Order: sequence, then C-alpha cells, then structure tokens
Amino acid sequence: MATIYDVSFLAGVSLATVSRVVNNTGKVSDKTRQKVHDAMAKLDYRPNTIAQSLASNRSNSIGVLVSQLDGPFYGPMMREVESALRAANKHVIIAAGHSDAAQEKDGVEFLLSRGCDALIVDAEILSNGYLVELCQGKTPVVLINRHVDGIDERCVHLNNLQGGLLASRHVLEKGHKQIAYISGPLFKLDARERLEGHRQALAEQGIAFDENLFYEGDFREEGGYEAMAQLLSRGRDFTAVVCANDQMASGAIAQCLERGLRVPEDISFVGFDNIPFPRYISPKLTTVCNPIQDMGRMAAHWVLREVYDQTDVTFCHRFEPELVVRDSVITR
Amino acid sequence: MATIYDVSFLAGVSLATVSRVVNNTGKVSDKTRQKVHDAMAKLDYRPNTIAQSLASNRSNSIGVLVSQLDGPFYGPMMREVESALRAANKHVIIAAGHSDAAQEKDGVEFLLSRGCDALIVDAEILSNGYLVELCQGKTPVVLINRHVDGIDERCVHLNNLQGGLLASRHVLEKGHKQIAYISGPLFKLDARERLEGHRQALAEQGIAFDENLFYEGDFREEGGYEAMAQLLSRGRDFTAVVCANDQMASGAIAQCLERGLRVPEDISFVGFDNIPFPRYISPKLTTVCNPIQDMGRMAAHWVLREVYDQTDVTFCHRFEPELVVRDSVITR
DNA sequence: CTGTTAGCGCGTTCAA
DNA sequence: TTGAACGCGCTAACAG
Repeated sequence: MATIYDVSFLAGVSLATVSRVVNNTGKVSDKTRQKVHDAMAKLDYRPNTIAQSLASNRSNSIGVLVSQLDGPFYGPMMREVESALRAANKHVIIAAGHSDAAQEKDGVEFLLSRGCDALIVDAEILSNGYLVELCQGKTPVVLINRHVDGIDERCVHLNNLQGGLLASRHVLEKGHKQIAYISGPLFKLDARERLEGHRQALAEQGIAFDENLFYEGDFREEGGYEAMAQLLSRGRDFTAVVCANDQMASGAIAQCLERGLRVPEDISFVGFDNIPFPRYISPKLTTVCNPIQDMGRMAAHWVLREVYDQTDVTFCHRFEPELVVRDSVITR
Repeated sequence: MATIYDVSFLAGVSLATVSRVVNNTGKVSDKTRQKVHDAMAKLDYRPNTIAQSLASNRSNSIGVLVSQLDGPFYGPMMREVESALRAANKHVIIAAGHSDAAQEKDGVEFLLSRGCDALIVDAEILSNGYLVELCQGKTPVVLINRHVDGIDERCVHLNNLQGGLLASRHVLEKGHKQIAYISGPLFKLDARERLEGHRQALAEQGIAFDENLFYEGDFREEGGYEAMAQLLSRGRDFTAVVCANDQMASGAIAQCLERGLRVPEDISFVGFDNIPFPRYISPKLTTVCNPIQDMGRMAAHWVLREVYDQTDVTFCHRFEPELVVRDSVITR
C-alpha cells in the first residue's frame, strides 16, 4: 500500500503538501495539486485512516448503541444513521444493549474506549443520571428516542403524549366508550407519556379511567398476547384496545383471533409506531406513525454539525406523530 | 487521558514493560507486573486503540456489509455477529448495500479503506467474479448467506435446495396437487435453489411443473402481493402457494384476504426463512426455518479463527433447514 | 504557496 | 527480565 511519502516522492513535493491536497486544507497551487493528484492516481494511494486518526486525534467513527439489533423498530433508524454518516465518510460502529442494564452500560464504555468521535445512544435501561453524566463527558453524545430533562439539547425524541392523544381520540371519535389500554413498561418515559395521552383523551370526553381496563405490558409481541388474555379474563366489557406499540397490538390481536374473536368486528385495535409488518396482516393495523427514520437522520445530523462542523445540515429535536388510519377500528 | 508513558513513569518501569503487561506478551516478573497494574488502576489507564492499531497494523475492527439494515431478515444475523465479536473485544463497522450494485461495491470499498481486519459480506447484487477477486485480496473475507463456487471455504450458507424440498413436500403430503410457486428473483442462486427443490418435490410425485403456476417475485412483501394478484388473474386453479420467503408469503396472503379468500381454507401457504413476525398473523405461517442467526455466529467464528487465531471456536459452512409446521396449510 | 520537523500513543526489535 | 530506540503513516505548527 502506497503511503503519503511515496506520493510526495513521486510528485516531487513535501509530505505536508500532499496532506494539504488530501484534506483540502491550506492553499496549494493548481499546478502542484495536479501533480499530487496524478501521483496519487498512479499509486492508487488511499490514506491510512488509522494514521490519520492518530495524528489528528479524530477517529471519524461514530458509535451507535441500540437496545436491540433484531426487532422491527431499529432497522429503519440504523438505516438512516448509516446512510447519513457514510455519505459524510464517517463510519458507524455498532453495539447492542440487548435490553440489559449491564450490557447497555458495557456497550457505551466499549464504544467510548474505541475512540469514537461521538455516540448516538438509544438507551432503554440506563438511568437518567447516568445519561446526564455521560453527556457531560469528553465525547459528544446524542440520545435518540428518549427525552431526559436537563440535557434537552442532546435529545432527539417523539412527542409521545400527542401520539397517545391521537390514538385514543381516534377510537373515541369512532364511538367507542369502553376502551382497554395495553401500556409499555412504566419505568420508561415514553410509555408513561403515551399513557398520559390516553388519559387526557378519555378526560376530554368525560370518561373515567378504569384500572380494570389497563394492563402494563413490555412492548413485545408476547407481552401483548399475554396482556390480551388477562384483559379478557377480567370479565369487563370493552370494544376497543389501544396498544402502546404495534408489536403488542400484534400479539394482542393474535390472542383474540385464537379465541375466535373477530377484529375489528368484535374488538377494534390501535397500535403505535407504524412498523412495517402489520400492514400485511388482516386487518391492516391503524396506528400512530413514529418517524424513527427521521429521528435517526437527525441524530446523525447532530453529530455532523456538532462534531464535524457541518453547518449546512438541518436539525430538529422533537418530532410529531401522525395518525395512520387503516382497517382495525370499526365505528360503533 | 493517561498514556502508556504516564503509567511507565508512575510505575518506575519502561514503556516496553507496560506494553508487555497490557498485551500479556513476553516475560514480566510478578513484582513489576503488580506495580504496573497498580499504576494503571490509579491512572484509570485505557490503551489508545488507534495507536495500538497503527503500531500493530491491526485495527481490531470487522466490517459487515448487509444488503439491508431494515427488514426482518438481517437483524437477527447482525445481533449474533455483534455479540460474538464484541465478546472478543473486536468492533463491528457496518455498511448497507441497499440492494444496489453501486452502493454494495462502494460499501465494500469503504470498509476496506477503513482498515478492517476482515469483512463479513452479505452480497445481494455483487457478481461471483467480483467476490472471488475480493476473497483473493489482502483482507480476509467471509461470505454469508451465499454460496460461490471456487471459494467454498469462504462461504457460510444454507442448503436451500433441501429447504425447497421440505416446503413443497409438506404441501404435497397434505394432499395438494395444484401448487403455485412464488419465487425469489432468479438471478440469485438461493432463489434458484429453492425453486429447484420445489421442482424435485413435484417430480417425486410425478406432477408436472406448470409455468402458469409460477411467478418470479422479488423477496419483498409488495412483490408477494403483486404476485398473488397475477396468479389469481390467470384463471388456473390451485389450492396451495409455496413462497420462496416469508415476506412474499405475507404479501400474498394479504392479497388473498383483501379479495375475500380464506387462508388456509381456500388457499394454503408455506413460507421460507421463519422470520419473527408472521407468527403473529392469522393463520400462523407454516415455513422453513433459515438459521440465519447461527450463520451470523459462524461468520464471526470464521473471522475469530482465521484472523485472530482463536482455535477454540466451532465452525461450519453449510446449514440445514427445518420445516416449521404451523397453521397455514390445510389437508386436502 | 511550500517544506521541515515534531509529535500522536503504542508495538517491537535488539541489547543489556 | 528489562529498557532504549525506532517506526507505524499521518497532521499540524512553524518557518521560509
């Protein structure tokens, strides 16, 4: 592999000059620039990124921690992060938290020790305190899919309360009065916010929140499946179920169908997130769009702007959800 | 951040000695080792991985190219790759091909230029010729989910023919005689092999392959949806559809349900891959298990063994599929 | 505009 | 068993 020295020798210039044309820094006359370019082409020169990193104290790598690599939710986010950063010639190092406190923390430290220029963190379990501290560290960090008070500037997140409102208002507008709610785990802020949206929507219509129609799930298919079994066993009537995400909605619907209940004729469903798959189930799931791809792109933009001084990228902290009406809610 | 020099100074030993204890190389007396460990602890010393890489000519990073980051298929694979490699303290750099020839090639070169110690490549479009050449290059490469003649040692792949056999035999055993087949794109070897399995299964029962019951899809939901519309419009009778993957099966089922056809009462379905989601649709999809996670782990093991000399990892090239019987095939 | 030079932090001979 | 010295390939003052 040719080094910068070989190029400088062949072009008859100094190392510094080659470095200047490679990095487009400083002034170089067109003639020398041309000579250098010719030499680089002839030698098929590629800068050694490791040496660049060592000398410049920049690794050009961004660490991304996601809670899970599998599952339908993070793929689209990763896709946008990777696209945006690779276009800027930065590379993405991944680590997965596997929904486990120790592994999440370990992942962050792993990425930090790898000399990443910045971190994009989707933290599922890590405490607010830890994250605040992390953000005060040397390595710039942006949080995605989570809002932590005090470090608002570092958070890219969804207006979950509004999403909860949209979902529940929709079923209310369709005439439903007894509405069950399958929540995400309440230690998560987004789950609490979505639930709060639901409560507000009920309150708007003067409907009391009924604990018997509430179940705290885990944001997973299995959890939704189990939740539905529980709700049905309580003997309370309800005509609709609002789920805090699409995965739980899928599991809950599966439970209903297994029991011979018809969806939406017997029970209507609303999900949340708008993940790809439930468009292909029957009935097509009505849900709330969570623009996770856009949030991924924004997190990448934040890094580009804050760390690599690219001032021409747009940025936005908070995203608004939208209702996606399909076929899983019937009018009562 | 403390450097190796700070440690050597505090411990009263040379740089070389610190390097030795850090890397567990060469002989160091227990006493000096202890001194060095104490100093490292006191300074919270972490080796600078970039400098290590430059000096040792090893980046400890593995590049992974996947055709798509979103979608249900690659998440589980990435998960295993990441787990296995991070456990070995290697880091994973990702790039996505986005099912586009130029981007796939660009991704490979990007990873190569990043100084990865090895590449794990899931190539969807790249030609066999390119891949063979790539494997002859300086950077070790292992191909996943694809078999290329001449570089068998570098391929981790599924016995797709056997999978095709299993799927079609199953519907045949259930008494179906007119069986439609929605194939993957035939420029892909796996699609051809699965189809060949189907043909063999038909031949075993003395049933002629009928072009009118065949449709070449694209391995995507939309493709399955469209395929089903086409097949139904041809006016040929059939009681079952074998799909070359679960995504197309999902789309095809959606098409049927929209038209008021019942699944499996009117038409039975078999998929391929066993991706997570279709377990939660109705009917639960009968399919062929594609152990993509295991293949991801094996690719990581290959790298660990070939590049980092870890002799204690298991390895296997070729994986066998298994039939997963659920509810989407009815007896005729 | 261009070249010289000193590191970046670490691995690795080679002597001692 | 230890240490001194060199070099990995490049960037960034500084000087000219």
